[in-house]
Amino acid sequence: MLSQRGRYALKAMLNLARASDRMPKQVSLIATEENIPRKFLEAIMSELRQERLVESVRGKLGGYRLARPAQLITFGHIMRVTDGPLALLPCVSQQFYKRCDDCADEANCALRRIMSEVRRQVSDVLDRTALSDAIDGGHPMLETEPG
Amino acid sequence: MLSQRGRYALKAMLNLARASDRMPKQVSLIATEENIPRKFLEAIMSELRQERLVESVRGKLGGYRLARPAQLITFGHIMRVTDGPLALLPCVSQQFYKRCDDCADEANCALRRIMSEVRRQVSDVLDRTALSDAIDGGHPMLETEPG
DNA sequence: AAATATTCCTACTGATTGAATAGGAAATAC
DNA sequence: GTATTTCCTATTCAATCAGTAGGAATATTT
Repeated sequence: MLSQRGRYALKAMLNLARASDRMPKQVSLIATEENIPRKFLEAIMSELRQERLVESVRGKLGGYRLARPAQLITFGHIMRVTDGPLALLPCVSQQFYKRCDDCADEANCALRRIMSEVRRQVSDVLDRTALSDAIDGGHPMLETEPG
Repeated sequence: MLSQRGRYALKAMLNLARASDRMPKQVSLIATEENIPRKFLEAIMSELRQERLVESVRGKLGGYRLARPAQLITFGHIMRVTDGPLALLPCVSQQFYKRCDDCADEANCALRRIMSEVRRQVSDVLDRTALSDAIDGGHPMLETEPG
C-alpha cells in the first residue's frame, strides 16, 4: 500500500499540474482543496522540493509550482521519493537494489523471477505515466477499457 | 515492499511445492533449508493453515504439506494473507476495498484511475501465477524475454 | 506408560515507521 | 515594519514488524 504521505504528495502534485500557470500556489490553499493537514503537507512539499520535483518561492505571495512541465514528471518518480522502491523485493529494484540478506543464490531464485516480472509491469505503468496524462485535458497514454 | 514475513511465507510455500509428496515436512527442516528463524516460521505456517493454504499434521512425524496441488495455489493468494491488499490504494482493492476517508469524489479521482491500472497489472501476474509455475519443471505461464 | 518430537497458542519485547503537531526562524511583498 | 509565507528542528503517539520465550496439546515410537 502507498503511504498516506505518498497519497498526499500525488494529490498535491496533481493539484499543481492542474493549476499549470507559473504563479506559485500556497501550501495552505492546496491543503484545504485536497483535504490534507497543512503542516504535514508543508513537510511533504519541502521533500519534493529537495528532490527537484517542485520549486518554491518564499515570503508573502510565495508558494510552490512544478519544477518542469507536467509531461515530464512521472508518478513513479514522485512515489519513489515518498515511499521508496516500487519493487516488492530489494533484489529486483532498479533504483534501490540491495541483496536479500538471507538469499543463497539470487540468480536462481524462483521468487526473484516472478517479482521481477511484477516490478516490470508496475514501472511500465508508473514510469510511463506523467501528471499530464492523469488530469483532464491531458490525452491519456493508457487506454482504459470500457466498463 | 513485501514484508519479511511475506517473503518467508512464499519461500516456505515454494519449498513445500518442490517437495510435492504427501509426507508432511517439519517446520524446522524448512527453516534451515530456507534460512528462516524457526519460531517465526512456526507462526507464519500456522497462519497459512488457518487460511487453508497448507494442512498440518501434529505430533511426532508431523509437519506441513500443501492443502492442494501447487497448480491451484497462487502467489497472489499467499501474499494477501501475509501482507494484505496488493493494491496501492484501498479504493482500488478488490478484496479489501475501502473508501479513502478524505476523498471527495471517488469516481472522478485521477489518482484512482492510474492506481487501478497498476492493480490490474499486478494481479494479472500474481493471481495467474501458481507455485507450480515458479519452480523448475513447472512450465512457465509467463514468457520471459531474453537478456 | 514413558520418552520424544512435533504443532499450536499466548504473551512479550524492542526497533522502526507512519502520521502527524508545535514552535519558531528566515525570507519576501507591500 | 507588518503580514504572510516557506523552512527547519524537535516531539509525540500509535501501530506495525520481526522476532523470542515458554509451555500446552498431540501423536509416534519404544
